[in-house]
Parts: sequence; structure tokens; C-alpha cells
Amino acid sequence: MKISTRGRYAMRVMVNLAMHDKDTYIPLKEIASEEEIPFKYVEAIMTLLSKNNLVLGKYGKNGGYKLAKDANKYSVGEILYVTENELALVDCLECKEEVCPRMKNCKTLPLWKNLNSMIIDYLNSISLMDLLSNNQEFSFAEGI
Amino acid sequence: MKISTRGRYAMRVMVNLAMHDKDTYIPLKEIASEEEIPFKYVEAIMTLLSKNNLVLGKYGKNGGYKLAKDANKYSVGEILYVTENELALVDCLECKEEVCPRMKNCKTLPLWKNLNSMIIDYLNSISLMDLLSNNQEFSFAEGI
DNA sequence: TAATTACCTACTAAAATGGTAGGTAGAAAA
DNA sequence: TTTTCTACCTACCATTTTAGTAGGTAATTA
Repeated sequence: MKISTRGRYAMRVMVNLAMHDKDTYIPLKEIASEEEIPFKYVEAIMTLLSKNNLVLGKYGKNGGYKLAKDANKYSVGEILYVTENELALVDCLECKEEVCPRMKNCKTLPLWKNLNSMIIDYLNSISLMDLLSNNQEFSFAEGI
Repeated sequence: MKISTRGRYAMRVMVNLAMHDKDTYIPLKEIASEEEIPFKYVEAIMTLLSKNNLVLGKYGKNGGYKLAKDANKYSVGEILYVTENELALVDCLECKEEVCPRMKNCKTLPLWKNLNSMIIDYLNSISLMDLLSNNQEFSFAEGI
């Protein structure tokens, strides 16, 4: 039960982009060095974020990445959703998954279900913008 | 970000034990077959639980395992704590860990910190007993 | 046309996960 | 006292996941 470095790096990159001017493309080379993340690795992460329309990429000189929308329009949950496949704590909570035969009588499923909703609700309640402030207490924020 | 099968199995075994008479030792063979968990695997899990004094084992005929205390005295959190090493979402939250150089300025750390506390608080608020009822809504229970 | 950037495909070492196998130690029943 | 039943211990192992690397191709701009 760990957040992967992919997820953590993705968050840091998104925060980094959010701190730059919203309309200029930032080359990945710059972000990678600022965040001290291996260039090639973060490149793979950006491709993922880009495919999911969380960031916009532009080729060529003065190209790079920028946010696809304002920082306060992102929930932290939607960013992690793409890097932590679905944020499902247990396989039997994943949408596509075929039904587990024990499901009906499983005494523990409600626990995972409730915990999972709680986590997702929390993550969806916090915006990328919230992370920028140095205020540690953004918990239970406005709702996106 | 998944609960390991070790953690899930541990919970199921604990629930199973909680449904039996509190003073009789249940042989692992029985639990394994009831819960359809590979015997040898669950054996390793029980050793872990036993070492952490969550269950009591007894050798020989009429031996087996039983809970170390009443089901309502266990929090779900303390059970998962031993199977999911510390329930720390990110390494930088683990107690022993040396300090990350970025920590002071890390914009994302408060997020992980808050999320982690929320999860732990929730898990600590639910007792093993709560899982026995078929009521899906044990959330935010009494506190142990 | 050259430089600069994103984007794409394939590979890989190391760690974690989810087990197996084959014992030994202790207790109780026969 | 011997057999049976149980926990407990040590070691191994295949597969999957994680966290990267390497080496290109495609688009854009100077």
C-alpha cells in the first residue's frame, strides 16, 4: 500500500507546471532538472499525462508542456487516477473486474469499499492549486 | 496503491477467528479451507500475526489459533499495520527513514501526510467486531 | 536545413508479491 | 512411550511490478 514514484513524480511535475506561467510551454528538460527526476523516466510519465489530456505538449523550439486548464480546476484525484490505475485499493473494486464468488458474503469487502470511497472523495476534494500554498491544511477543501 | 493479498487474507482470517468461540483454538487447516486460502501461505501470515501478539497459537491436538483479545478490542488498523508495513503511503512518512533533502520545500508532502493520517485514523476507528455485522455502514465507529 | 522539442517502442535490473517445500518443536491422545 | 496433530521455522522460487534506460521518429521553429 504505497503511492508509486510514478504517481509522486506526476504530482510534482503538475505542481511545477502550475507554478509557471499558465500559457507558456515548459520544456521537459527544465522540469526534470528542477525536480531532479530522471529525464527519460519523467518523459514516460508525461506521455501518460498527455494522453489523458491533463497536459498539453508542443513540439519544437519553445515547445514543451503546459497545463491543459487552470490549476484550481484539477483535482489531485484525477491526476493520481491515471498513474495509480483507478486508485482501486483491491482488485474486486475495479470496475471492469469480473465478480468475485465470495463477494456476497465477504465480511471485509465493505471495509475496502468504504475506505476506498473515503480516499477518492478526499483526493477529489483537493485541487492542484491547494498544493501551491504553503498552508499545510488544505484538507477538506472546496470541491472542484 | 493496493492492499496486498497478505493484508486481505489476514483480515479474513481474523474475521473468521472472531466468528468462532473466543476460547477454543481453531486449527489453521480448518481456517485455510474455509477461507479458501493456500494453507502454506496463510501459515506464513499467521506466524506474522502470532509474533505480533494478535493471535495466540497452541501446539498439538486440539491446538490451533485463537484471538488474543475480544474482537471489539482490535482495530482494523492494528491488524493491517503488521501486514502492510506501517501503512506508510510514501517512504518519507516512515518513522525510521532518513530525511529527504526536498522535504522542507516539498509541495506534495502535506498531501501525503494528510491522506495518510486520514487513512490511519479511519482504520483505527473500526473494530474487528464491526466487520462481523452485515451492516455495511460501520464507518466512523466508536473508537477503540 | 539544423536545432529543438515531444513522442514512440523496446528493453532491463531489481524488488516485491504470492506463493511452495520440507522440515523441527511441542503438546496431547492412544 | 509412541503416534498424531498442530504450530513454527528456514529456505527457495516463479511471476509481476516498479523504476528506470536506450535509441530512435515526428513535428515545429529559427
